[in-house]
Amino acid sequence: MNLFAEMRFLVIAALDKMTVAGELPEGLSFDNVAVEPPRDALHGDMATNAAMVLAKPSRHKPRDIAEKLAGYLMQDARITAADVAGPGFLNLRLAPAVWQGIVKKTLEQGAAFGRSSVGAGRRVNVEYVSANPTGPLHVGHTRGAVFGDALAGLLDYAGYEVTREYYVNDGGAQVDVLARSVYLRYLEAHGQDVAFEDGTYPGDYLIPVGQALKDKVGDAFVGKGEQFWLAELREFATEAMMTLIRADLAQLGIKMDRFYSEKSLYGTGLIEAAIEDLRGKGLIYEGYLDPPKGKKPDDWEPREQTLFKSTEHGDDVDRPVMKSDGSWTYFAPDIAYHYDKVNRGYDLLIDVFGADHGGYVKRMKAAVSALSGGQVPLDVKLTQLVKLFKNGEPFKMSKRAGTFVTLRDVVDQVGPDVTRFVMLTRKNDAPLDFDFDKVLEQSRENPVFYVQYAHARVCSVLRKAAEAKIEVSDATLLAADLSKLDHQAELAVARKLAEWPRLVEIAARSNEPHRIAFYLYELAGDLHGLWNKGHDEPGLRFVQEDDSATSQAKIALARAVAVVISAGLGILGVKPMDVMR
RNA sequence: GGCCCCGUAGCUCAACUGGAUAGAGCACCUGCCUUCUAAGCAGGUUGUUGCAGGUUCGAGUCCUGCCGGGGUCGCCA
Repeated sequence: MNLFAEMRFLVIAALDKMTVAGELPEGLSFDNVAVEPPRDALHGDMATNAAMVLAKPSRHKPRDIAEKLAGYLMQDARITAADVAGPGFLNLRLAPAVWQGIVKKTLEQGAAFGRSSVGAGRRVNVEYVSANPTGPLHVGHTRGAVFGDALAGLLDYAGYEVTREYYVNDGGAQVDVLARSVYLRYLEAHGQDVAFEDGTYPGDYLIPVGQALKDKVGDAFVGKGEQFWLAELREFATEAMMTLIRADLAQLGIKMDRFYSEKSLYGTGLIEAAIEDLRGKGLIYEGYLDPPKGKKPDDWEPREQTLFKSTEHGDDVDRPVMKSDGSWTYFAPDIAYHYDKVNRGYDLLIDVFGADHGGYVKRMKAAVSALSGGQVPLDVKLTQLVKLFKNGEPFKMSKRAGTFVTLRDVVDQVGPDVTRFVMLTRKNDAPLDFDFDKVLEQSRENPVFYVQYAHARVCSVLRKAAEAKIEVSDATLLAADLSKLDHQAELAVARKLAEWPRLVEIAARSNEPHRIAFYLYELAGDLHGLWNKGHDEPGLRFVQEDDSATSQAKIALARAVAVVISAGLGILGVKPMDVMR
């Protein structure tokens, strides 16, 4: 349990005593009572809104409640001050021993300090990337990949049982286009001149695939019509593309638990079963859709389709699941896929989409709501555009022209760790500028460097201490006399550490891994700040020559910071550095 | 036109899901940096949170309506 939750229990216990003593009426709900870090550290270490929340239902003045509450709380040895402030906040100050205890706890628990039980072993499925298997991953996919992976890591850290999943769109018409594109490269490998028309993919990445096909089948398909090769090439080409994509993901350090094939849904009855499930709930009907308002396509003509009554579950219009020729729309296998996820017993589903799929969110939520009878929530996270820069010149992405910037381009230049961290320095739904030069800069402005440097700096301290013949093994630090950590600047760092478990819970509840990155940046700043204070105040330096006991206490604090940075980076899939290059 | 996201300091962005006087970095100003832990440090300036209402003890945060930017809109996924 994190320190804030512990203190909340203390506050609730005090409120219970007040109720028994008749100072509060019976039967009040304390649900809205919170204990939080104050916005301004000058106010205290923690603040509770108890008095303000309870003022109205208890018909007492907030300040009166706060005064009485303060009296009870002061009976606890951990609390050294409880002051009423503002409209009725109760500001608490905690004894140094509490913060010293946090340092010890961090060292005891290591990477597990901050692990949470908010997930309570519930099963969550995180679907991300899910790029069409028609080419290598580009920068946009990279952000979704990093975000999804960090989110999965975060939820795992917060106590969920996580499945990482990739939905492979290998069943639709775009696979035909891919197959034809490979065929052209195949002809090219046989020395023919080809032209990429009808939207076929001109990207270079298909050249080796065409060559591989030639190596495999020789000239068997040359001069033959589609009916002879299309089916085989669909298989051959998607397999080649998925091999490419898996390699791209591996380069970023992303391991999926499962690749779920859209094609595998066909012919198994699963799509039919999913639609029948909806039909049984009265949500499937034959009907006509109105044309979109404001934007009237020239070729609009009313036609009867099989529709899903998604409006019953929060969508704006009903959605077609079957084309007029009797085949499924893309939506139908998606419904079936989510039907399968629901049936696999997940307690929570998360889909990570690019922002251009925003229009798809409501219908997907409607489908899951209908299929699960409202029992399984679906949270859809959209990742916004990445704008690339280098030397002030924006990069252009054009998949059609085959000149898009790929994941590989990015990772080759800056490495997986920098790629991942930078992609998480913005909220998922905010656009992100990615500058190839700036992300490698070694300065305070670059959060990646700043956080990595903090970790490396602690490692450097440990090395320096060893040179000074000070024992700094984990066991020794754990046994250090932490009461020597009594300077306000040192306790401030310990306070920051105390926020870590709480922050993990907040980030996990909101499915926002970027909060981890921001926290690490702040924690790194606190460590650098303490280091810099040592410049003017030698007594604050971590290594105190001729006083190994004091050194060990201070180094224990530094080590604790490194432990949390390491754990946080671990969630984000970034390796901490022991030395800066 | 409908729907979704965004709008916070000159710039790039936070803000613990409704808490106190809205915070960081950059830029700018002042001082420091031959030695000590300097891929710099300390301090200072910076706001009608797009606009107008509403709910609340309390709103950047929730609701309504506008303004501006982006995305998206029936047999492509």
